[in-house]
Amino acid sequence: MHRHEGHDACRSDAPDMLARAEALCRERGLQFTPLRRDVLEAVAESDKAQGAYDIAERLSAPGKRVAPVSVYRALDFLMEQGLVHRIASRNAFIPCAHGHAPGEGVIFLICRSCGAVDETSSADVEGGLERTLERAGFTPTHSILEVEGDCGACRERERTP
Amino acid sequence: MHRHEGHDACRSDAPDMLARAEALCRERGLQFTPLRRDVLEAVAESDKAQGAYDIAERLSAPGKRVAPVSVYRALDFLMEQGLVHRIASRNAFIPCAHGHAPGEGVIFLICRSCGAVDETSSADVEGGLERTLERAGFTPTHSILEVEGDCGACRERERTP
DNA sequence: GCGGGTTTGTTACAGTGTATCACCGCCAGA
DNA sequence: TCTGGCGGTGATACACTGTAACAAACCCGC
Repeated sequence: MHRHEGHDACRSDAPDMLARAEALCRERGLQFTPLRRDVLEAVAESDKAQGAYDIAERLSAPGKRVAPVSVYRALDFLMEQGLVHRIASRNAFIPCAHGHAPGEGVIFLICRSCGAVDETSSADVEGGLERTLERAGFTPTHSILEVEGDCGACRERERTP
Repeated sequence: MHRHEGHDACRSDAPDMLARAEALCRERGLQFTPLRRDVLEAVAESDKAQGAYDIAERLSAPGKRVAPVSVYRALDFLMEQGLVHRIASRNAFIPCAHGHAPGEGVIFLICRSCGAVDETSSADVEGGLERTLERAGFTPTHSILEVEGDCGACRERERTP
């Protein structure tokens, strides 16, 4: 359930994502406009979480400025469609690695040294959380679980500098 | 493990918190200054999460303005001491309901209708998360788990309007 | 072509957080 | 006692994040 199965599958995920997004939008009768495409591509180009203003800047060219507000709108759309996630602890965005079951719990693993964000899930955690919420009499609508730490690659790198 | 055991114990928690905080600072050889006291009190006065600017405004009086930057510094201090939590999904702060074991996982239950934030924990969830991270080769330093939804009191209230 | 929805551009602004420097109070050490 | 350092605070400025409001462009069916 990780993004890095083939190792460095990340970068080559991008074209895949675009195709997937286009198919999904057609299927749902929604518009996959050039702006939305560009924003998704920008997000998908890195496995680091990127701020909306970073994306705006990256998409801007001399003579063709993309305003942050446009990026936000595109991001809102992409999040609604489940193509992009927001990392609340960073105010930043990452591509969604794979289609989730709607409402499925996702766990974000944020590396504090390389900044990469991996995405995983666990029926175990989810079940435990469900029971805990039940016990507390709390009806959830949305939950976020973000873990900061050191990813395997970075720990490796530190051991052999 | 809830804040609302006695029901409405919240408000009367505040003086308790201040005493606890003062003792804790003395114990650690740190200064529990008037500003820090005021900020903690302001946070503890409500079980809703409050923004730093709200707190600054509340502490300000005609002739005696408290700048947000001062509030942020006090909040940083209080968070380091484990007296206050930050709710990432809201950019807001709540008092810590009880001393946690350092590093113990905390779950925030955020009611979308009344805005109250309850705090709980679960060995179940924590164990599951630990195993998941282990499997992913990820070494955690800090994790946040925030759930938005409807608290029991609000669901009750809706049923009998 | 017309009317109505959606998307985008533009401007302005609100909210959140940090950098920097100056000042104050306290305390250890010469 | 003086002095130098250190932590805390005040104040200003600024960077970053996000939203409101309105106009223009676009698309699509009628």
